[in-house]
This record gives sequence, C-alpha cells and structure tokens, in this order.
Amino acid sequence: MNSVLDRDDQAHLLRIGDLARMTGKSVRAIHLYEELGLLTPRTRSSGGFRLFDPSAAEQLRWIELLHGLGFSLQEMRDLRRSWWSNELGPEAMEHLRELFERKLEETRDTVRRYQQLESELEQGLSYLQTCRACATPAEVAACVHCDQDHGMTSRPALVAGITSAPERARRRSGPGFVRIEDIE
Amino acid sequence: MNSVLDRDDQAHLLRIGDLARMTGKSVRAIHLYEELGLLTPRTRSSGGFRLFDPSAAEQLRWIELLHGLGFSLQEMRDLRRSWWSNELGPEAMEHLRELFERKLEETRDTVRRYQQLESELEQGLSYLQTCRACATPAEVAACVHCDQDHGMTSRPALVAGITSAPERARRRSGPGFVRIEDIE
DNA sequence: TCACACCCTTACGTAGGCGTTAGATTGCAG
DNA sequence: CTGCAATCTAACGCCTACGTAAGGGTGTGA
Repeated sequence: MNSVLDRDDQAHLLRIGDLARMTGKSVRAIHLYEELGLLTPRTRSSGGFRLFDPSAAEQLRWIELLHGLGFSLQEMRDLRRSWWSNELGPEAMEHLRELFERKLEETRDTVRRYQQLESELEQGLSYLQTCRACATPAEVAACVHCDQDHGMTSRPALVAGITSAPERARRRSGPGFVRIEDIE
Repeated sequence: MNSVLDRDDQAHLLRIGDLARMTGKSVRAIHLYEELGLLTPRTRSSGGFRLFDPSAAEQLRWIELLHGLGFSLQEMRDLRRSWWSNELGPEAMEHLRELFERKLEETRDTVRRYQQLESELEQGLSYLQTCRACATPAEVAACVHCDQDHGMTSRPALVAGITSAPERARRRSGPGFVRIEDIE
C-alpha cells in the first residue's frame, strides 16, 4: 500500500522496498550497491526515503548478470568508474575495450578449465561405473579398500584424492622415492 | 603391519616448505588442510617438524582440482569422511557417484554460463568497435554521452549497465544530452 | 490522531580461505 | 658452538556480499 506517491513528478518513483520486491533483491543489498556507487536513487523524499526511478530495476538486473558471471561488485564499480571518470571521449571507450578484451580472455580460460573439470568428472563417473559391475569380494569387506583397477589404467584424479587414506591408515606407496634435491 | 619408519625412510620425506614449493601452495594453506583433515603428514621429526611423503603433493593437487570445481574444503572433508566412515561397500560408491553427477551438471551449467558471458563480451566489443569508426561529434564533446546507435539495434547488456548514469547525472527521458557540467 | 508497516543510519556478525605477525624451537652448515 | 633459515603453535586480520539487529523517524489508511 505504498508507492502511490502521486504528487507531481514523483508519481512513478519507487521506494526501496518496491524495488526490492520487483527484483528479488534484499533492501540491504540495494543499500550496498548504492554505497558502492552501482546504483543511485533519483532523489529522496522529504523525510529521507530513497526514491528510485524504474530503470533502477534494469540496473539491478545488470548487476545480477555480471555477478552471475563472476564479476565482483568492485569490478563492476571499477568498470563504471573508468567509463565515467575522465571526460575523455574515445579514450574512455578504448579503456573499456581493453577491459572487455582482458575479461574475454579470462572467460575463455575459465571455460576451458571447466570443460576440463567436466571431463575429469566424466572419468570419475566412468570409473565408479566399473565398480558397480564389480562382484564385491566379501573377503575384502568393502569397495572402499578395493584394489582392483577395473580395467582402467589408474584411478582418476578425483577418485584418487578421496580414497587416499586419512590419518595413519595409509597404504604403502608403490615404487620409488624422491629426494628433495631431485624435485626442483 | 607397514608403516614403521626406519631412519633411512626419513631421507625421502618432505618438509612442509618443500611441499609448498612443489605445489605452489603456502605453508599456511597446508596447515589449514591438515586442520581440516584433508592431508596428514606421515610423521613428525623428533623436533616436531611435519614430514610428508611425496604423495602428499598429489593430494594437494586433488584439493586444488576440487577447489576449482567449486567444492569447499568442508565439502571435501565430508566427501572423504563419508567415504571412510562406515565400512559400507557399494553404498559409499553410490553416494559418491551421485555427488559426482550433481557436480557434473553444475559444471555443465557453469560452462554454459561462461560461454554466454563470452558472447556478451563479444557483443560488447563489437559495439565498441563501431564506436571507433564513429566520427566523433565535437559538439557532444565525448563518446561517453554519444546517442548514436551505431547501426546496432541497442546497446548490449554489458555496455548498457556500465553507461547508465551514476550520481545525479541521469539523462532525461527521450533524446537529448547531458552537459558535462551536470556531471559531478 | 493513531497505528503500523516502511524506511533511515550505524554497526557488528558470518563464512571461507587463507595472510600475517609473534615468540619460541629445530635443523643444518660452517 | 654459532648463526641463520625453516618450522612450530596460537591467534588475530582481511575480504566479499550481504544478514541482522538496534534505535528512531516517515507515510498513510482508518
């Protein structure tokens, strides 16, 4: 029952709670975005209430977008700052272009990394799949201690880390030792 | 059964600093992993120095891998715990399988999201590219306030969010520009 | 005019993953 | 034996993106 401030031009402005409900953000979050300069209320009511114009919702969605894509609020602020800072013309854009290009490379890297992890996971699953088919040897008592290689050359990295023994239950590691001097 | 150390064995064990250098982790990080039960030194020197066997490096790489997958250290610990806790056989594995499958989906999602970012960035760059070709209108003073659409239907989302005005420098609805004096 | 939801500012809390002293040993080369 | 780097434990610091009061005004339908 608020937000109907039909006084002259304030009619179409939103209070922070309205904005919050519209965007699914919390009031606190919006405050924070403002502190960081990502969003500014168009004005305040005489009593000090923030009044936003509706485009603020789009701005919030932009923030959400970038946040979902791994930008920090700081980065967003820097982005905007660099754009608005100096009254440079084409240079501001050049700056932005460079930033975008860096981010693009980073992003491509990230994609590659995640694709690799995808494949790690697939290998892990495929390994565990072979375990399923394994006739559980009662003598060994549990898959957990299974020594079979199930036809795979070795345990995939993901599985190996989990099954590497904790505490002092470590199994004697296979061949060879390494000297400290040999490593570097 | 296994595991009683003779003196010679200690020659092949690593001190924490060696391990750190090998893996690029900090000493502090390794301490932390130990606190969380993700890694255990095989033994200690008589003076209390941690002595790891070289496979610890693999374990550290595993941690790194999962970290990159978005696992928290807690989750890793839980993973290992659930694996070693009950001597359940196939069930432990089933559990793990499910976990991997969930993570796999998540990862594919992540890949998609980043690919979307990639394309957003490309669009942004392409938009800014058109700016480059723009004969800078001297009257407007700066690209920053440029109103041209440069042949694109609209500003890409990334650019739009950045260029939406900060502070009280917002543009009025409709066409028109902002004076530099109005900014700041 | 009152009730009552909203909103204001200020400021401390949280969780994850370490960084960073700090003061006290330990290990090893010389 | 000395010296110096490496380690030890313990504990506080930091950053992010808010959550969550606390204490006190604001807006407005009844």
